[in-house]
Amino acid sequence: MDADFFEKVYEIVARIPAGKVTTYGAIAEKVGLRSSARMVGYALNAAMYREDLPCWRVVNRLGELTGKRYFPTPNYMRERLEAEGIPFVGDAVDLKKCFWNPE
DNA sequence: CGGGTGACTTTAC
DNA sequence: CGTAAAGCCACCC
Repeated sequence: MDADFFEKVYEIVARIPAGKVTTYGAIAEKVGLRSSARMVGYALNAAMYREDLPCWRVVNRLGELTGKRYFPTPNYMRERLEAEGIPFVGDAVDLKKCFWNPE
């Protein structure tokens, strides 16, 4: 287990099923940084440039697309989520219905 | 080792 | 509703 923190994040994000989303906090907890969800976003930013990771399926604890400003277009993230059937409530996803708990 | 940075979270005003 | 600040910790230089 010499996987870097980043790699752990990639692995989890890659496992998010279509039509579901997860949160920074949940991933942070899963990799052992329970209190540093920041690192998840930090890693995700790099992840986006590395692989075809579905980083748009990762949102903050309220379901808001906080990372949309790092995408080519502000709509990119939302379009991908809606295309997968994820319900939106205002500018956020409905976590009650599509939250995926990392295993 | 230390400083800068950050796609978070919570509390406070 | 908004902004500010602090806590948090890995990565890079």
